Amino acid sequence: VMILRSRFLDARRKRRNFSKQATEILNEYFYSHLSNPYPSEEAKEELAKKCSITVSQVSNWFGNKRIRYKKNIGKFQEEANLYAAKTAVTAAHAVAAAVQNNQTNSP
Amino acid sequence: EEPEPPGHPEPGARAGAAQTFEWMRVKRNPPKTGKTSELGLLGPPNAIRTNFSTKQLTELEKEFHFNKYLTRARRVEIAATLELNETQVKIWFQNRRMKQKKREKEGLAPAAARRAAK
DNA sequence: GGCCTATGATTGATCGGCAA
DNA sequence: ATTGCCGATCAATCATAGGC
Repeated sequence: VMILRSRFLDARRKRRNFSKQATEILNEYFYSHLSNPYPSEEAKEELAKKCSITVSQVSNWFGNKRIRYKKNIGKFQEEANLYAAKTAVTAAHAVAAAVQNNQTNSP
Repeated sequence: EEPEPPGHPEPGARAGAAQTFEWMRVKRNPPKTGKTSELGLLGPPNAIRTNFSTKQLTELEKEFHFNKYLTRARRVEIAATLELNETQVKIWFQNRRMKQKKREKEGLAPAAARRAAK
């Protein structure tokens, strides 16, 4: 049994969870793109840099997230609302800033 | 950077509740690798993920080091030896090449990461 | 320590696109 | 028209981390 499992040192064994902060960034992206949570290669690189993880890890994260999310949407409802509200506030600020900027320099 | 036309507000969707987008409905067709060799031709075609034995993986790995790409002849030979169909051998090599590429990439990333380390 | 859920990684196989 | 490869993804599973 052990022999079968000792598949030449599966990297899986020394797994470490991502930082709380990294998970925050990934979730923010995921829920703010819930209609199409498929980051481009460039977006993955950017996320990887912000999260201090590799692009492959970003891909793994999204792959797992998508599958697990659709497997049980209900279980993620709370989390979804949490991030939806968070991004909504961010968007509101952005709009407010835009309006402000618009009034300042009106052609 | 924000295509949202095909919005599908499910009939039962409520305010605050997330919609069910297309990607959530995607279903993959079951594997057809099972082959109908074992059973004459009745019963559900094996639609299960194959678990390669250590022996098979060892042989495939050995062959991969010899050649990253297979010729038709070699593929037939290996498939017969390992009791796998040609498609499985073909796919294994395809996945193995991708894995190799991924490792090379990850192997060089750290070097550049240190330089660009913030 | 045992047990259960959460989560990152691995991998056989599929999907769409492209080339020979 | 058929077939292989690539790149991305899926889906099931593995093995550990974390919580009780």
